[in-house]
Amino acid sequence: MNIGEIAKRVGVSRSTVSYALSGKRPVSAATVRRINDVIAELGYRPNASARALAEGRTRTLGLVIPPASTRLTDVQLSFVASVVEVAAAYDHDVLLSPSGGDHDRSFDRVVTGRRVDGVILMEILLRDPRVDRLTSSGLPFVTIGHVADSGASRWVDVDYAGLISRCVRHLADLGHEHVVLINRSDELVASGYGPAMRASAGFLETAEGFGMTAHDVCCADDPAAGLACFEEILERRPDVTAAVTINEAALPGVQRALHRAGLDVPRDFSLTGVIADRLAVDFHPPLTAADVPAGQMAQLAVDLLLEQIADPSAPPRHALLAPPITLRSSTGACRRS
Amino acid sequence: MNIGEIAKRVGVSRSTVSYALSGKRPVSAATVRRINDVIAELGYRPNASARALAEGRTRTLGLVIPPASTRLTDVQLSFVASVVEVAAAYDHDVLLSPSGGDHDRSFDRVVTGRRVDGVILMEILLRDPRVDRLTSSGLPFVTIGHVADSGASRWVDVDYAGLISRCVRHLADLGHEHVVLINRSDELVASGYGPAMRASAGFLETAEGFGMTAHDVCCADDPAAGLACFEEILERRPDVTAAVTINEAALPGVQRALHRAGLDVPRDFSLTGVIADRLAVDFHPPLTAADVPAGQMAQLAVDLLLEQIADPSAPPRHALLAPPITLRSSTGACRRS
DNA sequence: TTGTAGGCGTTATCAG
DNA sequence: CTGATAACGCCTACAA
Repeated sequence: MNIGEIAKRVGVSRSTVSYALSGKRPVSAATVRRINDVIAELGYRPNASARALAEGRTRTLGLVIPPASTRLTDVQLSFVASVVEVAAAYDHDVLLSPSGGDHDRSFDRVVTGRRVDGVILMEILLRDPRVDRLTSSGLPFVTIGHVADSGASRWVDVDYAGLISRCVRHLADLGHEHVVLINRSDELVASGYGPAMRASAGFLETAEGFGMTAHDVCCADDPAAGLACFEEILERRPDVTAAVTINEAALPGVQRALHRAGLDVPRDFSLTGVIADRLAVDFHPPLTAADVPAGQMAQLAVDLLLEQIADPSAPPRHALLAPPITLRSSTGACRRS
Repeated sequence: MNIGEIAKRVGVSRSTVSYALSGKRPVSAATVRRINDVIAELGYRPNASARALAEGRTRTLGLVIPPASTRLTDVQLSFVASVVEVAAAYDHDVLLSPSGGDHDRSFDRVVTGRRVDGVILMEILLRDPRVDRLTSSGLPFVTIGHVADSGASRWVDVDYAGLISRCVRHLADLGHEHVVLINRSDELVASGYGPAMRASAGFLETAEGFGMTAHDVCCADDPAAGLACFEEILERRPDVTAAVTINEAALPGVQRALHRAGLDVPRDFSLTGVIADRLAVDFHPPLTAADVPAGQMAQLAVDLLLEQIADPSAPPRHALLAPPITLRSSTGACRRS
């Protein structure tokens, strides 16, 4: 079933059918109706590949996700779902590419096969080879997260440094003097993962500014690691009275460690950080924390990308989001001297 | 940069370049090398749309996911990640379509636009209009989950009825007489969601067979609902000494309710069901439960789909998985008469 | 308001 | 072993 078949049945030329469909030139109302009737009757739908070939665009966006072997976190998955949803609202489809490292068949296909009009990249490292490849490929792209040298690129990110800094200040105001940052995993830090690096920098800098004792510890993305990590902190740094974290997956373990140690939050220990609202409100007690607004970030990312696709010469834009730190019940005055 | 450009530079015809790339007919070693050199030099990659148009296939699979508004559960997201990964291993890409209900632009595009060679559908209802549409479209597809009348279709599913039945039997053996099933949400049950319906049927039937008192309660997919739901059970059905569940998202709330009520597991209360290993081992204490092997299911689904794409006339196959119920520490003898 | 014809980049069928 | 050339299905000047 193709456009020629429709044209033949209606008794017009293929271009008339095409124009009737696209509306790019006037077609008499009568013809349009007959065409629509036949289309409905035969159940015709234009062939996407042919259209893409002729138009030079696919109406498809690429989304590069971490490989499944690296268990996807909750936030990452929210991004995926939201990006797909937002794209759908603009009548665009999303092609997924699970690409971790450097050269990768899937990433290759997406980038060089003209299968997509643009790419969204997530989980950005401070120095990220994928960004370099995309840049030199000329394909429009935006990143969720941003590289260190991000001047000429499009991105949307959460201001981890700033938010963590504000968390530390909050703890300082409450009288805490010994604090710890529960960061993401060793591997992520070693690879230069943006949020981990920036959270760490903001944490250490601000804590130092307030004359606090600050420890920065890595923790794998799962409850068991959270438990182990927190118990080690309690044992080796007994002075610590408050923790800041960006590691959502570790939270259930932290919760258990707190409970095992008989520590009441916030009376004996304060806890805060950058944590998706959904998880923050389910914690016991609810966490004072800044949200990771995945939906909003996805919307912005798609907008920026479509904007660049529509006008590749448009100046690069970006958005550094600083969601409010919502005061809940997990931070309180320091009770120890 | 297209194949003609390469041909011109090398001084051969376009078909020779094409065949050198595909290997579908012999090309002299010397020309192959010259072609490869030029390709490497100019960074040529075939245009996917043109190839799809000429070949009549896209090397792309469609994956229909629930819309983001329905927060995706952990298991669903594992499926997505795994399907993408498996497809990538077969050099196929995955196009996502967030489609909830019936007629839906995105679903439409994927099904009728020849954008994909086949479709994987998840979150199947006992009677599912999407399955009907796909069936009549003639597009190859496989479902993760299966409709009530699934004779002629390809699917892979977990045997919820059988597994839940075995869980109940296990509880009966331990002397429990009053049991409850913590099912998925009201809405899901009302819409005829396969796992919820089959779990319920298997539960009630088996419990009745053992002469047990059985209650089947719905619970939304989040910790808060799990907490509320479980507290209501404790209050209104004080006889109940064991619960079976397929609702993973509610587990943290159940955990808290148990703790609040001062109930020790498994001494005072037993808990089991169909729960992804990852969550089962993190529960306190680790749960006696059957895994949901998302990775394996994804692998099977992709295999079945590619098989059908390769040979549309092949007889329908399916796989009903019954993973073992791993005995951990959450079930024990009933202490109450 | 409509028709004709060329092009998008590949693959594949004929010939040589 | 290699070259022409016709599809694949759609879009869009250019003409009428």
